[in-house]
Amino acid sequence: MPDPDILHEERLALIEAKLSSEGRVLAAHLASEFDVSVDTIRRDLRELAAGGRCLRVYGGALPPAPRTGTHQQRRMQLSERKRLLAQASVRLVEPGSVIFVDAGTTNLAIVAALSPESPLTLVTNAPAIAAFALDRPAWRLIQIGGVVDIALGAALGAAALRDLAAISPDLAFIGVCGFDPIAGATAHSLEEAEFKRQVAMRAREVAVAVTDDKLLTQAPFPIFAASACSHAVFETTAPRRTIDAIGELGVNTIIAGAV
Amino acid sequence: MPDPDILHEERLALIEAKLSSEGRVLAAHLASEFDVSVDTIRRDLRELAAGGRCLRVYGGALPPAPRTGTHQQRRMQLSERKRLLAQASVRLVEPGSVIFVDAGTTNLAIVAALSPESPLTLVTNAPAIAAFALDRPAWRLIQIGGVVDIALGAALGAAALRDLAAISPDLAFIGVCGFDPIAGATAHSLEEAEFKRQVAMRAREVAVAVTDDKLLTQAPFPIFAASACSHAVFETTAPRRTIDAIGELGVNTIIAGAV
DNA sequence: ACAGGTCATGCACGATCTTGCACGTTCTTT
DNA sequence: AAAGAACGTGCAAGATCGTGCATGACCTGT
Repeated sequence: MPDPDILHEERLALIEAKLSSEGRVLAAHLASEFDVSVDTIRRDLRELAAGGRCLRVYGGALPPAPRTGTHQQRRMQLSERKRLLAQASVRLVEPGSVIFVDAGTTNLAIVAALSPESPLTLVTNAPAIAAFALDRPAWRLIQIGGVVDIALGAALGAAALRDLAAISPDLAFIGVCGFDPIAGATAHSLEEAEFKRQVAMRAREVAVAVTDDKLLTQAPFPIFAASACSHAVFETTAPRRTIDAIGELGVNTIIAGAV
Repeated sequence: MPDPDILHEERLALIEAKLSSEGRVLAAHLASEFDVSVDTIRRDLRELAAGGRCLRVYGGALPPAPRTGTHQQRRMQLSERKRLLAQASVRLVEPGSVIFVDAGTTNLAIVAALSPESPLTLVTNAPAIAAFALDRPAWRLIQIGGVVDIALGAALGAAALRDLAAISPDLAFIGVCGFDPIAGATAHSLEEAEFKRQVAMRAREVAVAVTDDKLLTQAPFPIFAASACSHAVFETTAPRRTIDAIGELGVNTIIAGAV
């Protein structure tokens, strides 16, 4: 006979709350607390477990095991070096500005390093960047569509270029495959290079965050000259002469983690 | 015989107020309080539930479920029930076909349940869906761009509609906020409803996977009539009469997990 | 004033849900 | 290995549910 003082769903919600606050529940204790039989509680726990809302164990239940992201998300575990690059890069972002962020793990680190509460408009052609931003209610998000190059993790091609044509970001963080004072910024595919060139042309300022392995290397397709960058962020281990050479081109050079 | 002391709409308003202030109502208590039969109260609660103004449960009602938590938190609630819905849904997908997948945790479960090796073209306006597909090298991915509604997790508006105009998917999995045999599929915002309606019009077939909490409920904005669906997938606990009523509209009804 | 239609209500009824109990099975402790 | 505790399943009882029907009040048109 149903207990008129508490509804079935209320009891489930209270059990769930207790799991959150106390980290575990015991069936016998719950039966006593709710003044129902332990069989009723076992049904409740079974129902919660079936719904993925608890982990059923002998004698009671534990909170549900946290679900990890996709394999790619796990692969994207951000290294400390990229975090330092990111922290140096986000200082370039003005609150309320419109920023474009490219695909790539360094750029994902940049987005993660941005203040969640500070309002801004984020534009991206990278689904992983956009998916991350879904957890930032204070931001405005604009997704550039098109055919997605799955290896690259970004939408490219005619549709993407057309979407881009309506946007002039204040600042664009562009990922590069190679960055050299003479060869400039370079990419692995023609479409990738073309899209990024257009982003750079439309943005008021352009920033690149360059890991050591991309510095002084040259991929097959030119994006833009090094001097086309407003800012370039380097690791502390980058060659100082290279940084100076790029600085002499009029680029604002920043060393991540430098005091 | 109507009680002249209180009007029908007044009673509904008072019940709603009690839901707000007390967090729950019991049908038997309300019947006693308003001096009407419990059948009258059940009709009232049914009416409130149909309008999305309460959550009907055994013995009474709870306030309508608030849309709380970040997008990632809602994504993490990928329960066993949704997995069953997803497994039933993916059987509708032909290898090599072009499918559209909407935002939402049930739709994410559908994408996760698709065979990673079987080639297909995935079209979506949801960054989380697209980000997941980045782990599927055998697929072709087309991202629909536009301004992203962060709470919803999907790109909407004029740019999204324009991107959509160039695509006619073989099958579209559309998320609904409410699904009712009479009210049809409904959504929480005008732009969301408009976009989904366009998807449905352009797709050769339309499928909805409906969790119990969305069934027999009605959000404010109509998307399409229930009969406009080719397929509707339900949980095993969905009311059989409701499933039959939808089947009579010419919709192919599927019960997830049924043996 | 009267007839017809609409609406809300109460009732009957079959269906469904929740609970406690019994019982055999499984797990843990001694 | 044995005893005790916990478990899931099936069953019965009582409560709750939705649907269809009848009824009376109210409204509208003639």
